[in-house]
Amino acid sequence: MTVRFTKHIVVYGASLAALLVLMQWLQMRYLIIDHAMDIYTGAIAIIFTALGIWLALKLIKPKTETIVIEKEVYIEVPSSPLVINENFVVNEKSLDRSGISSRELEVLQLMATGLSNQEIASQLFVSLNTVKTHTSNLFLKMDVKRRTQAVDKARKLGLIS
Amino acid sequence: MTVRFTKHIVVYGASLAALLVLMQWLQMRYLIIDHAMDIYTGAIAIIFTALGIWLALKLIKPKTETIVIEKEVYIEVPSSPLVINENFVVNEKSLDRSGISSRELEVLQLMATGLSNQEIASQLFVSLNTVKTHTSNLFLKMDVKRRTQAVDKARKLGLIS
DNA sequence: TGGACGTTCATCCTTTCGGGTGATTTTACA
DNA sequence: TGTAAAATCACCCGAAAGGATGAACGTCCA
Repeated sequence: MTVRFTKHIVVYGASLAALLVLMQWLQMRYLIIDHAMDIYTGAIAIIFTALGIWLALKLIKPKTETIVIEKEVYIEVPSSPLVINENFVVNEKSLDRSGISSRELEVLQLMATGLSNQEIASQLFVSLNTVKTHTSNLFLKMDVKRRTQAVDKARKLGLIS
Repeated sequence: MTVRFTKHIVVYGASLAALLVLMQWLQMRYLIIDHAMDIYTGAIAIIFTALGIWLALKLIKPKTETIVIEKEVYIEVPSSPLVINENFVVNEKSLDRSGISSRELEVLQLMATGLSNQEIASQLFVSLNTVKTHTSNLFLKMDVKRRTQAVDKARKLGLIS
């Protein structure tokens, strides 16, 4: 089985054990007080309902529904269009369209807002190294050297708003 | 429902049962607690975990993967003088507010095109250190930390087109 | 005429960025 | 079910960026 699944199970088991211990404590406490049985039951119900929801969200295989959005990109064409230049733009656009993954596009968009790699990593809940990998692949695919260049190019291509 | 998910559920149920058995054992070993109470707790836990899973399955939205396909639309660039005038007005207002000097604005504009400090320095025929001083003052006046942030903010303020 | 400010340049230092490489895990698809 | 692509993370290294500070020179203005 996959590591990720076992990791979830381990986390779940740990939290389950912790919750049961907590409930034992609550149970003894409430039994001593000799009241609040309903509160105890309700607490268990709420906690385990949330646990079930969490478990389902973690383990469910997401249905991937593909939505194709046609996005119109406005390209600035000089009054005397150079064929080479025009082809160059179109080719690069095709490269972007076929090459940039969704995760890379996310990074690109966050990058355009002025975030550092570390901030992007925190926002996407991944490590700094992952973001750096994304940016590197992004720069390769966009044929740029720096993030400011990537942002400028993406803006001109309409990849980001 | 996918096969994988049900497999997860089965494994989850097994581990849950195992954990409950473990708790039972621990309980009998070390604690003196009413048995009926514990079975009651376990039953509630299982039932409401299942309820949570069912709720999550009912309420979850299918994860959608969006594929952006850019449709190329060629348009003519509007004649520049009007745009330049308009931007110039906005520039002056924002400029007065922020206290950015003309040289700093030049650096900012070149920065927005994705140039490095060295390239900006070469283009303005000054040294790299000078450009770095300009950028430092720029970041102070604009209250930003990075060049990408400065570019984004300047764009939102209308400082650059 | 002195102070405020802009422009220029410098040094030292730290942080961030980017390139390169390799690896594992997850997902998509044929 | 195997494979290709995507996503994740790691390490190393050099380059670029950024912060702090100082200084010289010129302009403008009270």
